[in-house]
Amino acid sequence: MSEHGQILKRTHMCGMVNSQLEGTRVTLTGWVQRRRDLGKLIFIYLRDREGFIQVVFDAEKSSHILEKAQTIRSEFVLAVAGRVVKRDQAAINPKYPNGDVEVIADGLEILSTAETPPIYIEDGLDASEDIRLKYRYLDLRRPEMQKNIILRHKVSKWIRDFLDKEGFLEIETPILTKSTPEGARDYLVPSRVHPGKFYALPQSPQIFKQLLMLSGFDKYFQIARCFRDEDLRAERQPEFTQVDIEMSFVDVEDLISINECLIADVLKKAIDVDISLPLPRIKYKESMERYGTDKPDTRFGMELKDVSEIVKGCGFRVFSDTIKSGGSVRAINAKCCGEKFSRREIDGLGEFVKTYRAKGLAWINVTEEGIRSPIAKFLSKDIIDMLVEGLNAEKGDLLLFVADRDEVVFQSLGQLRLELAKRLGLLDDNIKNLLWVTEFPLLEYDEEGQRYVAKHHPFTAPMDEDIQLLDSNPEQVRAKAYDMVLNGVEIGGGSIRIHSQELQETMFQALGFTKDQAWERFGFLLEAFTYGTPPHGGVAYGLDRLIMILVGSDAIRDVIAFPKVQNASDFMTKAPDTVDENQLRELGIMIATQPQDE
RNA sequence: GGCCCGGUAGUUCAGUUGGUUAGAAUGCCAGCCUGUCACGCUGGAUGUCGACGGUUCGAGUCCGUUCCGGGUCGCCA
Repeated sequence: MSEHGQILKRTHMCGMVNSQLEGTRVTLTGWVQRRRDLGKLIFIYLRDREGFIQVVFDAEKSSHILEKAQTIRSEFVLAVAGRVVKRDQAAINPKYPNGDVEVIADGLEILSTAETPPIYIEDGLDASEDIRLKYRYLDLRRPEMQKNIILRHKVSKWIRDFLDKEGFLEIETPILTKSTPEGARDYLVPSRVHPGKFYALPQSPQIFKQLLMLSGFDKYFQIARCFRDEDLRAERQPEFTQVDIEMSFVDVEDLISINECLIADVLKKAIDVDISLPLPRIKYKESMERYGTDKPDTRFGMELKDVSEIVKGCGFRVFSDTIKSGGSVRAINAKCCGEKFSRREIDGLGEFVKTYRAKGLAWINVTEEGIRSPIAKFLSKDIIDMLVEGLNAEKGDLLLFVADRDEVVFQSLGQLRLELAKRLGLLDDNIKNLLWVTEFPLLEYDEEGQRYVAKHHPFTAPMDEDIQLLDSNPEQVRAKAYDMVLNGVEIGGGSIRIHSQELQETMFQALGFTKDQAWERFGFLLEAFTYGTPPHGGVAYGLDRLIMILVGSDAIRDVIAFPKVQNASDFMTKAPDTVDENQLRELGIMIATQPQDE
């Protein structure tokens, strides 16, 4: 710990030292990955964000610093001066790209000592999540985390480069904004100047980017932080980053074409995958029927089949009654699972679908000896034959059925399909299936609120031919909305927006707002529409999710430097936390309930 | 708000039917060692078994409550 500042100045990054620098004098700085002390010979792997290099302290060539070198421990921060030499053939370490060279040290500064770290600073770590998050700054030293964060930087830059070249402008929008009751819960920020009033953190810059179109900024983008006060998931954080794009004078085709170029460009640069354009498209309705989801993973088959027609008159009441009451019976053919899965495992699949509100899972095992199934006794031979034929079942296959409301059937079978693929090892990470899902429904019915809500958001334009249905059959109206899906993960979504005041008012009406309510909440937008609004539309990508897939992770935490834990708090800083009473008084806020942890 | 999994040495874990002084690996500390690279050899130290309460002669183990982390359903326009 030098009191007079660092004397040795860095000339090279550790990971950049290679055989081309042979004979060069270098000064390196970094953290000690590992020390191997052979007495009069000490080896150290020095690490920085570019990689590793072996440094050698030798009793002959480094005698004046050998004693100091003996005090070095893991994670000490060093500055080392020395000469790059080629290693003897026998001493080459093939595990490192620069394992054929090393640095013979003749100068050493210990810039910082270090306690023994609570986690190993190395890849393939299986430390518990909580210790990693508590010592996030150490976890981030690990090369694979550094790689993720560095790739994130690069992807952001490539996106900026691409959009800049296409004439887009990056414009910032407010973080302190107005709460909008539609959609997710807002994070609220109290106002000192206006006691009792609150800002909201944006769930997305949606309205502002539409206003920017009105202002004539035509092609806009922003890499924008967004906030939603909802419960977390592996792929969901309360604050996340959105690549937000909006364009004027465009239709769906224009948007789709520029956006698929953008993402193909990123995939090529990031992971060297060639995406052939144009991307495949699938209509929402077809996606639901074939995959049970609006974000289909098309890397494998096992598609859903509607067998309602076959079983509607059958003796199995669960099937026939469900169809009578408006539901459906659908099935997937789990190839070879009949012979692979034990009875216990099949029962486990039944428990699995119950988490998605299905009441149960009926199954038919097509074996060498014939049909084995708990429901066989309710079904005639004809019906079983039709099911076997309709589902292209062969010996060894397992047919799995769910009967329920469509919504439940789709979700449970769609998730079951993914679960089976996981268990069967059908999810090949080397394949990148990118596609568009189009023609989303504009509205969906919210049972709890007893009204229609926007499936995308309330500014999404309906398809022209469906506008007339908005009053009579709102549920059938399709939207000019489209999602981009990568290997079953929704990485982005967009739409053409409504740009006329009349249509926007009609939309608010369909959502159950009175005219007054609509004007009260969105008056500034409705008024803006009267001053000359270009037709416009745009997209937003979940940057975190995109990076997550690019680095092959299944947790968004791995690509965010300082993520929140499951209860939305920061494990390291302990945010959110109580605040000083004076602060509350100034804000005119009284806490009704005592914090539980104080 | 519901459900599932986990919490034992710095770390990753084992711990049988409830039974004496809670173990292993690794890390750490000390000594020896000039070509190691998961260095090796010898020796050593290290525990609020998440917390609280209960059952019991006796609890890491059983029961209850609770805290923390992860996953998930609901939720997430």
